[in-house]
Amino acid sequence: MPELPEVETVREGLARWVVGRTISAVGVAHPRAVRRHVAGAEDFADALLGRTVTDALRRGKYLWLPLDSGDAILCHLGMSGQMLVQPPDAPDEKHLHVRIDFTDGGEQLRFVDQRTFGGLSLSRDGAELPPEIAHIARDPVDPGFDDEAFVAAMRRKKTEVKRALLDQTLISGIGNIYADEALWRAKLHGRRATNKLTRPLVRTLLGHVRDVLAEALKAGGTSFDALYVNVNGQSGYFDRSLNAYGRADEPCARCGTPIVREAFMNRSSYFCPRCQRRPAS
DNA sequence: CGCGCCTCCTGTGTGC
DNA sequence: TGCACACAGGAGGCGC
Repeated sequence: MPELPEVETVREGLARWVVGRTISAVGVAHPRAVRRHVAGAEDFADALLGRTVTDALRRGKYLWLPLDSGDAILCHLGMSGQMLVQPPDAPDEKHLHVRIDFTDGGEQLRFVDQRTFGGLSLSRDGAELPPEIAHIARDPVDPGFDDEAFVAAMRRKKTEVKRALLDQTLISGIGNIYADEALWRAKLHGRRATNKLTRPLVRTLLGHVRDVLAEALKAGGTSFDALYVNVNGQSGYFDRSLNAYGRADEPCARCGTPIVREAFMNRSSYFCPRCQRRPAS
């Protein structure tokens, strides 16, 4: 599922294939894909027409394409969204929702999304940070990320550490997969209370978060099926390097104890019951 | 206001 | 064989 490494891989593809090109046509096939643009699909298309894409930027799991008008195309991939660069004569994908043509007549940009949790919208101020995502915290690979402020904020919270890692207003870019991986590396159970974690423990956890995100980015992200791909339709291969996520009943790479899967927040958590001791309670 | 639960959505896999 | 249901989960919204 697209978390920071996957979205960053897509951003890099957009920077390479889309930046500098001028939009000549916009087709919205599925209005749900632009539902966050309250003025509607037609207004969305009109604002893009004739504009040149000037950059490809990202914060956490959001990415946006600033335009020469000062607007930006804001994008969230949700669970299954894809930004694909495709030749104009390529057959329509089954869940093709938005198609963008360019004046050079070259590859189209296509937004494809099976589960429709993702979408595009138009931000009226995209040069710095779209106001729609001002509540999203900096992500841990952002040079402006403040480690000490994060450590303090984490320890102020009254919640469980995995919930905190998934809280995009505290630290962005982490989803269920990399939360489990970072917790496994830090030997912390996801249900540990944030306000009882020591400062060094939170710093160590943050280090593991950065490590796993960087390693996954190197591998082009994690793909379990064809739902996450880069702009050229290729899967990442970090799934081979996962130690906890999706590995229920397989031996822990550190101690051999079978990895446990349990329900958490209407989804699943995977952890080693020996390396990651569950807190008393 | 902070925290946590619910809901949106569709394809795949499983069990009866 | 076919149907019903669980599961995958990011994030906004709402209730407590």
